Amino acid sequence: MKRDVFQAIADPTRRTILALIASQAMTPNALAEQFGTTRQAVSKHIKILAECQLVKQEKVGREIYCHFDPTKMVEILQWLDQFKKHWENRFNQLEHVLINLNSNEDENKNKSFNGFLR
Amino acid sequence: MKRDVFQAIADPTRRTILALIASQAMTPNALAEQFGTTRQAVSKHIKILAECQLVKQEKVGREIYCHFDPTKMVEILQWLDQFKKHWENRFNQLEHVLINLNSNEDENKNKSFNGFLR
DNA sequence: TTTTTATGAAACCAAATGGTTGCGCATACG
DNA sequence: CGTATGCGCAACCATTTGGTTTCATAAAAA
Repeated sequence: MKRDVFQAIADPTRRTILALIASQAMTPNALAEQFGTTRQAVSKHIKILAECQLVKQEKVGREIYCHFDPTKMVEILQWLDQFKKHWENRFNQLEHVLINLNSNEDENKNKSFNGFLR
Repeated sequence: MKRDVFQAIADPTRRTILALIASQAMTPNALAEQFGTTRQAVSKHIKILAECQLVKQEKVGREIYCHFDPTKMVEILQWLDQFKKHWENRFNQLEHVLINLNSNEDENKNKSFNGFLR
């Protein structure tokens, strides 16, 4: 029953849920409509995400709004930090990958991405 | 059998394996000695990590050295990037607190934290 | 050559996982 | 009030997962 944030984001559905509520808080029913599954299935994912503190639940009347909680995401960044030296060592080789990843996106995003790796 | 990098890092043993080989290439036997499990169990983890291209295998004689391959880790950074605005929002709040409460404390710690989130 | 040593692969097993179904409990609405 | 809606929970089920055991192969060592 002990789950961590890495297990929480391992499931593609849960990653999509996080992406959806990161832009706007949503109810379980609204989330279920986004997927081809039932509300109960989504409810179980939300329970896991809430256990891992990636989701806050706010009750409004009989609806429960799921908000994204970014706090625990920092653990992933901290874990990735130990591999930073590899990115630095291979930065010249990786640079083209980063350019490809960000070529269609705005300059701010590209800038932040560089900031990540350096 | 389609696994992605998020499933690959979901297992704590695999994360430890990655951390170990990130500092130095190791053989499966050497890795197995680090854990309280058998070589075959580690071998299956390495197979998964190799499938997800997080590990390169280099055969030297009868030994197989496992090298860390940072390329696919970028996918995680790319995915995390969509939540960046939440960290910035949170950091602005955090920064406010730090400035008010910890203005006389270690500057380096604050600085490294800045580097992380920006 | 014969015998270790290092390893991957296949078969098997218990536990965990993701999903469905049915239920019960609040809250809104008529 | 009674009914409909939104939700969580528990039971159940099929599949996946992590681990062990066994076997086969290749390379070093005797």
